[in-house]
Amino acid sequence: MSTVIDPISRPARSTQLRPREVAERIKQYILHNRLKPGDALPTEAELCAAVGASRSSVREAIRILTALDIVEVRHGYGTYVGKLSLAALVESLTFRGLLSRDDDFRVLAELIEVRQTLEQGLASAITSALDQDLHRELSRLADQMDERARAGQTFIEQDREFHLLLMRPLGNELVAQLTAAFWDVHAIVAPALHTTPASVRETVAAHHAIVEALFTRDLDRFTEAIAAHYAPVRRHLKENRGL
Amino acid sequence: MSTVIDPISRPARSTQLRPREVAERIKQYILHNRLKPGDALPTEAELCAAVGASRSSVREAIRILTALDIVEVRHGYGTYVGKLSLAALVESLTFRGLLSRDDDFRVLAELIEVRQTLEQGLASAITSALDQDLHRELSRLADQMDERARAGQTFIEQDREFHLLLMRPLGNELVAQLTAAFWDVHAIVAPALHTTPASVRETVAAHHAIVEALFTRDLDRFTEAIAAHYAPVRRHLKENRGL
DNA sequence: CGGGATTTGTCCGTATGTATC
DNA sequence: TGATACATACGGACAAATCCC
Repeated sequence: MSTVIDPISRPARSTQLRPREVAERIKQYILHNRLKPGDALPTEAELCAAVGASRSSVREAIRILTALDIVEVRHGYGTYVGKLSLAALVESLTFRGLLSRDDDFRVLAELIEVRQTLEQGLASAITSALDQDLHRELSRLADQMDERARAGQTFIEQDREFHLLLMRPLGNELVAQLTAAFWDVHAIVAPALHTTPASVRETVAAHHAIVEALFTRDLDRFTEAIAAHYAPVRRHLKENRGL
Repeated sequence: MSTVIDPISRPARSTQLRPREVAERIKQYILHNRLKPGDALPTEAELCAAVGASRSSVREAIRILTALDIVEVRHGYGTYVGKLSLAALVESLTFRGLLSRDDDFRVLAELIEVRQTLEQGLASAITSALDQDLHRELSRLADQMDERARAGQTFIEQDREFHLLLMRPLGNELVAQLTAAFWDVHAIVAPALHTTPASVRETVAAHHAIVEALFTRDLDRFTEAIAAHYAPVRRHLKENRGL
């Protein structure tokens, strides 16, 4: 390894606590050495020596960084640079959503507005970058949802895939990951919020409408279809407002 | 405390590691007892006894939860429920941005698209909910930026406040926090990306244009002004594309 | 297939710093 | 100021997992 973490540069006191200090050093180490996800990091013992801290502190620092998916630990093997996903966002938002769930689903209502805004706001970019294969795939997913709904089954996997594919043509990794993160939070906080037969039919129809609007490249209809897609959940939220 | 964390319910081994297990227990404890930010949690010793784990494991679990701002620790006093902010999103996104900075600022470019989409997509909701006080405040901030720019000073505080106030009338806490988080990431990853005199003038003018569009409630002009606001950074990113 | 080496996981005991009363 | 309760940090010991020969 080229760059070394200089041991105990600071003289004595610091406002920062020890593990956070170490975590910062490790992040700097990754940046300075231009490591990428999957690359190996020094062992715990090496980190202790390099940074001049005990193993406990180093381990707590590693825990912080694993929570952020900045590092990844394989038991008995080594520590590596993490996937840099938005797992932390999912966990923290999910927790907030679960905490507010007993009250009024406030977080969920706000989440829906964000999801809808993103999908509607990116409509023109999506339609202009959409290719035929992708459109066929979306159509196929909508059909699958239809079939499963008629058979009384859920279709969460298809729904997740649908909304992810919708964003794919943008080539924007951040948008894709935010979409996935928000979807996951939604699914955990409201696992079965819109399961009345009428709502399910409405949701399925909305997915079909989205596909249709994409095919004709009709932005207004697309926007309407997205709004219709979230309408059932919005209605349910309003009804449970004064619980 | 009403609900107790049952000690070692699982019989033997688990695929889950100890600290993550403990972290999950602590989250469940908060949820079951309906604690809110600022409420006190059991001491480390009590948690150890309750969950049947050593201090090390409990401490590492607490570290994970502090990284997510789910718990907060006051040295020498106690541990409490955290503010449930999006600090984790800021830290993880910032790190991704810094890692990709040397290459092509990919993350920053994607971030700009998200910020612009949110602000433009929420335009109609913003204008319809905007009151006169807020409009005055936005106007004042734009003027301040103008003055500071003419004096050769930076205006990052004013810029941050401006974009936060823009979202305030929505009353959507999640949107507000996402806006703040994305702004912070942007500021850290691109601390001085658009500092040429011409770009600064352009940015200031865009803020004025946003205020103007809000005053006349002209959605098209608002959308244009937002696009103009991010234009300098986009241009700079394109120029540095093939570094 | 087995065994040894390496690395992370967990625990304990102790000393220290810090905030509250 | 002192006493108390608490989190912080360290070092050592042993267990568990993984890899390689």
